[in-house]
Amino acid sequence: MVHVRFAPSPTGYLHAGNARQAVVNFLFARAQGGKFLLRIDDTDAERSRPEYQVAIEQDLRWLGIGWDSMVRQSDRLARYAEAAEQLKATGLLYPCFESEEELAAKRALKVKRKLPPIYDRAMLRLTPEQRAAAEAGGKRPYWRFKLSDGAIAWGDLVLGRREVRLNTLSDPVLIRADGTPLYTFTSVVDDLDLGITHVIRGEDHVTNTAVQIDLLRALAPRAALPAFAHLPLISDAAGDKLSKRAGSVSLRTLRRDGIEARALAGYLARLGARRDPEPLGLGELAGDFDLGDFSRGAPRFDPKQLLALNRKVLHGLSYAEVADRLPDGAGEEFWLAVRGNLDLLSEARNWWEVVQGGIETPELAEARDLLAAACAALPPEPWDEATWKAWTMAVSSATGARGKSLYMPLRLALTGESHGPELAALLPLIGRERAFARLERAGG
RNA sequence: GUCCCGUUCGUCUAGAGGCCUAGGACGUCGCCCUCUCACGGCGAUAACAGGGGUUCGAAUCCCCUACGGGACGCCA
Repeated sequence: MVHVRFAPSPTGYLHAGNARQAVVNFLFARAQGGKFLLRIDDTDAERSRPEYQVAIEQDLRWLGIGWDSMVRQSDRLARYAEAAEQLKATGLLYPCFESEEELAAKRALKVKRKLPPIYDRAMLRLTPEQRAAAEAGGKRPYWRFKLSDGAIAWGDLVLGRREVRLNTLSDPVLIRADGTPLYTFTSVVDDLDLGITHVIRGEDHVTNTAVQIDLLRALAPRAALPAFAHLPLISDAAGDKLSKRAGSVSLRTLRRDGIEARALAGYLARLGARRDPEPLGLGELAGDFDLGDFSRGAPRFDPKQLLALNRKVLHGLSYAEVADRLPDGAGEEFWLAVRGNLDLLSEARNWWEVVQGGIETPELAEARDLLAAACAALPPEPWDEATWKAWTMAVSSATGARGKSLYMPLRLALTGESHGPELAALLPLIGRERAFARLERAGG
């Protein structure tokens, strides 16, 4: 069975780029009838924060994503230590003693000489005496994995066939000097233990994939390799890397700005893919989800297109779906009257103000006679959708006004706005008392 | 700096040698509907990065250049 995982590190809020990985993994699992695992990559104790983990879980739920199981890497430290011992026993994990400053200097030198800044494996050539000396000096080693010779190739489900020559890479550090394991290592151990069949992640991991395949073979020579799919990273409208401006596209910001979860999920599921965005929920999106639909170029996150989709989602939302997010007292009639005019749900609150609250009534001196006649012609309640037509006909025959010169002053006086939902629907919600007062005030 | 990948309308994309006078979606603009805006309907606008090849024929294949993305961490 298909098992995928989404592995955020709790070092910040989820942003559109992360969320896209989550959405894609989730849809793939759903489409394949598989399982979706949430893995919290919190091995970097310096930067990981419990509150971010909570926030990530909230944001995923908001998006409509649930997980079949969840693991936290900080709970699996013993298992990583065990796997590290296994590698040490085979000699593939070797201790290193350079300081971070030394390593940085070595890298800088290589770059200066126009060489790729690759680790020189100096510590692999350490004699036992030298090693003993280093340890005696109080230095605690960090540990590197000795990469194989040759190249690693795989058929990437998005990028196509990829090949990475291992001699172009540094032997990866798997264990820090403080003994804690690093991502490259924990990820492989977890994928192995948890039976991950498809690793779907960002393009920034392609070289990691070569390393991790090599590592995986060292750890479990007989285990089946997972399939890999790397999605190009999204950039923002200016072409900058999304994570650099995470604040502007964090899910929390988008949600606060009134973007519907369904719109965001739908947009992210189709961004950079051959299918057009549609106002569908994740369940429907999963129906024809295909990793092969994604292009190999990096797409841009376009807020304008997200907003257009948000509008479509809103237009199709039933009252039941939004009732708990509408202002107190706003009923189904109100929702049906205004939803077609909304870009963002937050705007509904403004219309509720217009309908039920106080508005600034403009002065319309030149329409004084019309407004006076309108006041006089206001029928007694109860009002319904037909009231508007009957009333405006009466005003028209009393004053001779027609078309725009009739309707626009009424719209302005009643709502304070020149644009908005149909007045036939709004008028009964405004009610006779408020309508009368507004018309009277606008007429001076 | 080195290595890998990419480049089609403003944006997301279709396109795997003749089906392309380059298709769709969103945006924009116009018309219709209409009290306004929106919705809806109809229509328009707009692109093969540049230069060389290969070929009867190239958006599609090859090379170079430019631009963009990614990688090169005791981050993930």
